[in-house]
Amino acid sequence: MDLPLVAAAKQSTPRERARAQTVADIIRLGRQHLALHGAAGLSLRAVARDLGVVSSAVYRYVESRDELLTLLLIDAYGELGDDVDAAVDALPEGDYRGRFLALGRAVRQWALREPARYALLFGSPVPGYQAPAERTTEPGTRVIYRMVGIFDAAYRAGALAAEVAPAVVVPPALAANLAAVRAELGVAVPEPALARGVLVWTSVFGAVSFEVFGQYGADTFAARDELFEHQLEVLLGVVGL
Amino acid sequence: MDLPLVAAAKQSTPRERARAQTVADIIRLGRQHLALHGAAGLSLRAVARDLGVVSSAVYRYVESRDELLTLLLIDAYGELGDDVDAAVDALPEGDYRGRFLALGRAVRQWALREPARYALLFGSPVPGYQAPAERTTEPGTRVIYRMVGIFDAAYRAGALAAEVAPAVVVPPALAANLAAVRAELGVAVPEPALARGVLVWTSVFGAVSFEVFGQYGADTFAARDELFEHQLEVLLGVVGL
DNA sequence: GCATGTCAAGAGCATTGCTCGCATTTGTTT
DNA sequence: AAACAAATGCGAGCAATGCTCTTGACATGC
Repeated sequence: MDLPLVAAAKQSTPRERARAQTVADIIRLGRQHLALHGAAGLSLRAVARDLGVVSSAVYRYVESRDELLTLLLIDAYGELGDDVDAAVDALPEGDYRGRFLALGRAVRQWALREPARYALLFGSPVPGYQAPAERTTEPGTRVIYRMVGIFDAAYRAGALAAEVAPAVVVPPALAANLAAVRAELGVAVPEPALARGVLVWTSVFGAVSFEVFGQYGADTFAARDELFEHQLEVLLGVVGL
Repeated sequence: MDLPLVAAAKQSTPRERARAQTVADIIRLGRQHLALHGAAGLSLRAVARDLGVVSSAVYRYVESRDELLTLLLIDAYGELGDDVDAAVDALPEGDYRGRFLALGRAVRQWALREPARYALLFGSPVPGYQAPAERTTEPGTRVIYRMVGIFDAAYRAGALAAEVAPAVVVPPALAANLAAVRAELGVAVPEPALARGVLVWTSVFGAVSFEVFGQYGADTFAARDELFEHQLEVLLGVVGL
């Protein structure tokens, strides 16, 4: 039990370094198998084969198949978060629209490049697997936090429309939830805009999921880039940016 | 090969009736297992056990595990389509907003009631499984066709706003795709509104997927009914209804 | 140099999808 | 009613899977 795993980089004895390297190799191979066969087809035995080791040996490094899934989950959230951060940071802080577009494009690009990993993060839950919240919540909230940050900065700068027509009332129970979010994240955006932000959030991922999961059909939408760009533009209007 | 399957209801000899009944039982049991263990955990052997029959016997009725998945896919699309149709038809033809809301609610209700089947339809593709388009396209397009029908009826009645602020240009390549859709479905809705309709479509399912797949986190949004209602209201504004 | 702890190996258990040969049931036809 | 042929069920078997446990080899650090 209590495997050091990837966290063992400090004060590295040769053993720990070798171990960390092996775990990293396992994650890398797991990523490949994930891409080829999906989360359900992820096989520790196959990873062991590729690692050139007998199947039982990998259990020295990874507690179980679920543990490997968790590692891959964190790994994928991290890479997506890094991509999004890089794309957003490439634009000036005051370019709120540009930053939102960059965020959306970065999510889509990563999803199209890594469909299996995207499916692991945002697709159907893997049956029988429950991600350990204490390890996945932080990396899993990076993108939405980043998006809310853009909206918040725009609001504070007066760049976010106060009212978007048609006005839609926010029911009290929802307003209470949103107030809690506001307090937790320390953002200034008022509830109505925050509520619209939630819709924008779900819509961006809805659009990406439809494309990645093949819901559009084979040849209905050939102009997928343009479709997504258009969707982002409309969503900008929805939130009042 | 060439199993008659469920199609054998006409001119029923006793054999064919018994066979159809057995296939129906297999689908019913498959549905239960799907709900309990997910698509990846769907096991023909387990179905055989529940059917009180040896594992190899089910192959007399269902070609393979993938074939059973296809049957369950069609079954689920059918039920969702029926639910949506019933909900929409319960409102007068001219109540376009009400019909759209009813459609959205029906999708969400069905998804929450049948999360595993919803995941099969709209979640990550099952790895190694490709749905046979010639059997699943028709049932799989019922909901979106119904939604487009509502928009089209509203447009023809002059109830759909011609322009929704802020105006977003539809790039030519996308416009061409949309024109093809218009022609194929025989709808009158102009391209800009149709494009917004696509976003609304993806957004509805994006919102439902987030909720069903647990992307919202455990306790951030307690007022989920209100959240979804709000999202539908905003989406009505997006499409100009 | 030796005790300690780490590691890989291999056998084993229960599970899966699927195939095949053989027996039995069942509906129809003579 | 008897005979036939098709449909059906059975059970063994193959190649996988995840995971456990025991055994023996090895390296580390005192």
